[in-house]
Amino acid sequence: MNAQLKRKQAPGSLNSMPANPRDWSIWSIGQFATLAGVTIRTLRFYDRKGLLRPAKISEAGYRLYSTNELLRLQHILTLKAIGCSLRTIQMVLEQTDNASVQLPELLAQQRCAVEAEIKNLQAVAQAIAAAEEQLQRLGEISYSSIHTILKVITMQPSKESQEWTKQFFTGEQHQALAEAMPSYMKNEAEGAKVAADWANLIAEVNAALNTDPASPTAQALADRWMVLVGLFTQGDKGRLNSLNTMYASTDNPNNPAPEDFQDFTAGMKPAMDFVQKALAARKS
Amino acid sequence: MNAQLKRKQAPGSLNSMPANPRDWSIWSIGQFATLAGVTIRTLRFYDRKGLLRPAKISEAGYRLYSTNELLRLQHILTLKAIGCSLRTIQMVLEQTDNASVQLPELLAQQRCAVEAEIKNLQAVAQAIAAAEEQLQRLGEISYSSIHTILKVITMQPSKESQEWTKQFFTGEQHQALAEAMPSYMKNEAEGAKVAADWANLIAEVNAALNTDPASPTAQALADRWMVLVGLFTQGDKGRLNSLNTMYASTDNPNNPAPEDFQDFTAGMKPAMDFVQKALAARKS
DNA sequence: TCGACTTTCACGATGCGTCAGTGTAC
DNA sequence: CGTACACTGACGCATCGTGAAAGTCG
Repeated sequence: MNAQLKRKQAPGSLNSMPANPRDWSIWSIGQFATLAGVTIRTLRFYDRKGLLRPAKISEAGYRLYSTNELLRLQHILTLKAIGCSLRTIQMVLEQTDNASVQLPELLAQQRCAVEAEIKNLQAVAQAIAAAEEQLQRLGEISYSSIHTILKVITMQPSKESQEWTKQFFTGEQHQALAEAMPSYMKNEAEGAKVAADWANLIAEVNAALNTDPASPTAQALADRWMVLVGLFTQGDKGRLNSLNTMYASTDNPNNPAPEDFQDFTAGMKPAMDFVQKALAARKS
Repeated sequence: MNAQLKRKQAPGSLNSMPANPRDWSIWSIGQFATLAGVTIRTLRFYDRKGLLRPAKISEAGYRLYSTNELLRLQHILTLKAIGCSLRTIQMVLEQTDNASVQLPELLAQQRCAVEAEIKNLQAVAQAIAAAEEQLQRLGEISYSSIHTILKVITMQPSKESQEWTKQFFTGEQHQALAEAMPSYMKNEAEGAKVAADWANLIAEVNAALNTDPASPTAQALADRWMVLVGLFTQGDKGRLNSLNTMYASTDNPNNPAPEDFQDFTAGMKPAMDFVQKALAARKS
């Protein structure tokens, strides 16, 4: 936080710095560090890396810095603040106008990186919130629930997956689903809750895999399953059929789902199969 | 990305894995790695850390994993995905019910950390966007502009600073400013643009510090300065006075501004002084 | 002479990637 | 016998923090 305090100097000593440090044009490493708000260690590190060399070295080997270095350090800290690595900063500052890495491109690139990271973290935050919500409602939560929530929320289907899923739905269904989506997952909180419900149900079904699919317990689980499916299908039998066909096809050797989609459904496949069995037992 | 590909095996070999890996209850490190989607190196690393020990070690020293380890690895990966460090994960998983680190607290804690990080990154993204916007309008941008933008946008005043600034404004002014704020910085983009304008102007004034404050150039800069100040004061003379008094007091030894506020204004102090001189020259 | 300041050297932490050299299984 | 797989050990990355031991400044 504060280089001054960290170096536990006597109060008031302040590296023997005059009232206005700008009166001096040459600073020792300690003065320069407090002036610029970094640690001595950082300056020595930057020196060895060749990122910020002192203006001069005294006879005794002391590093001496001047205003040029202060300016360069500001640039370094600025680039560091927007997330550039020291290596990148060095390249940018090294070639004054050699033009291999230009500032505009660097800015665009960093903004992309930062924005991607934000999206990522937002998904994680949402998943944690969903897990907490689940925890509050049920009083407990399992790792596998959190795992499923994370998978559901952070799942970003590849283009192949999107294409693959498309083939099971008619154009109209696709349209209708796209329009219904906002009400199905009204907002972040709603979507998180649904994800949590799914995760919890899958965990419960997994725990019941060895029971009789015709038993009341299994039937109750199947009921809850269909309620959640109903949120998505909105009672439309056609959509339900498409959905079933799609999930049944994931491991069809003739038309397998893309790897990311298979990975996505892998953990819930046993549960889905069990629910199918439960529903089949109901019919007969 | 893909442990399989990275380990450049012959296609189809897949670590000699059977069609359905769950048919086997014991796996070599390579099979286990592809099964769980991590690298061999990661598994060895977790082993040495004591985070995930193999179920058995073969006579030849081979690590052999089984379903228990697969489950534990899932837990590890889940916690890692929400940002826990390996050390934390180890502590959480170690004490089965020793209850020193509980899941609910961990979730809350991680959500806080993630949300704080998001805020941070959003400020950075906003600052970069402002810099890019500036770049587009002016065709160039200086490091010091970016630096100022970053300072303006990421500035989070301490409580001391908030208290300190309060004393210069009447209760009514404070109220009015708080209400006017939404229109002054309507949205992120607007705020970023204003920040960029300030940053650019400060950079320009800094470049003109050695010119005559009465010169037309300096007067033009002062005009632009007052326009930006006007965005904040909304033409209210009382607010302008309060603002001037406040900035004049930052380095008043009897009532100095808090350190973070001084740090915030340090870079723009010379520019402010110059503008004051320009305005004074105008009056006489 | 004393203490604040400086130097270099070197280990630690994070989460693995990436050799290098060698042994094992099929 | 070949080769895919496994092992251990060690260095590298990024960014310093935190001493230790010793020299310098005023």
